Amino acid sequence: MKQDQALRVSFQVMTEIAIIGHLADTALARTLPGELSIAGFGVLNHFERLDLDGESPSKLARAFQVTKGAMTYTLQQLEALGYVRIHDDPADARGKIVRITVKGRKARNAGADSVRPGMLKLLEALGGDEFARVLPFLTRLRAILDAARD
Amino acid sequence: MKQDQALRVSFQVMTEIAIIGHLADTALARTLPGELSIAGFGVLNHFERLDLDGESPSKLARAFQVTKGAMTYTLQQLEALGYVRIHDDPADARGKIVRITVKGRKARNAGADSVRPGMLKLLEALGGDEFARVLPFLTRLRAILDAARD
DNA sequence: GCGTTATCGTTCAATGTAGAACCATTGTTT
DNA sequence: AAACAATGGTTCTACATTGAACGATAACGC
Repeated sequence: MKQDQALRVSFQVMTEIAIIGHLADTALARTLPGELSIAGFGVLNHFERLDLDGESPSKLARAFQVTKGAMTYTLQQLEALGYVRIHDDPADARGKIVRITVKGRKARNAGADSVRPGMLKLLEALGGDEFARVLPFLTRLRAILDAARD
Repeated sequence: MKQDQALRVSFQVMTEIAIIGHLADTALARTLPGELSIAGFGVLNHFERLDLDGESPSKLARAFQVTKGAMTYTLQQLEALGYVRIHDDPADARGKIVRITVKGRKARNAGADSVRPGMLKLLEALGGDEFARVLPFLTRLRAILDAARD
């Protein structure tokens, strides 16, 4: 039957994605310089990629699909390491504003450099075109899951 | 520069995959019937998919890219729920053999059924062809990461 | 055969996350 | 403006996973 086949394929796609995510995570954890966690690297990277000066913890939590509690934990680590500073939001007494520091920028660059060789190996093995070809699908898939998550 | 662009794209692909994996995980955790964990469902599914009668814990750990300790934990849960039974390996006094039970098969079917509606929604939104189109790439990517993980 | 090295499974401490409860503040309704 | 709902951030508990150490057994080299 046609639908059964489609279900199997899509299920397998999700399974592969889960495994790849897992493998990439542990590979990333190994290459990242010691004190920088994956979640922490993600946050620092977020600032750099979007060229942000400040962002609230709750927006960060939403951006990374993580609970507020988890983001509090990550930010506390980052602040203890001196990679971000956390100020009160003058416009909203409930809120905070997270800012990346110079040291944080350096750490994120070191992290990005540590990832580069592995990425190049992947590119060499699979070809850059292949990555470009699947990216739109993945983006759409993420958007749908994101929206479906109530 | 060309290589820079390729690096950005591939990095983004890995990022999307990580996020999708995360979203799929939490969605799966919510739909699965209460006492069945994601890891547990994965193990039960493994038996069904490959039509295995028995498998050693260490092979399961490798198949799921998980430490032996994590697999011990998962299997203890599954055994406590009566979904698998764990015997000594007669051919190797160090080893154990894990077997799925009838109850375990039922649980895995219930789990599969609970996932189905969500999968159908994805299929409807993206089209089955799209999934089929990206699967080979994902399979290769997984194989490479797998091999690279020394 | 014996010593060394590898493998199997378990245990333990540490880590990172989810989920729920909570307090303070803001926004909305009436 | 008073009541109620929603939001921002923290804390706490529970849980799944890693990494390392361990004891038992097996495999290998000589």
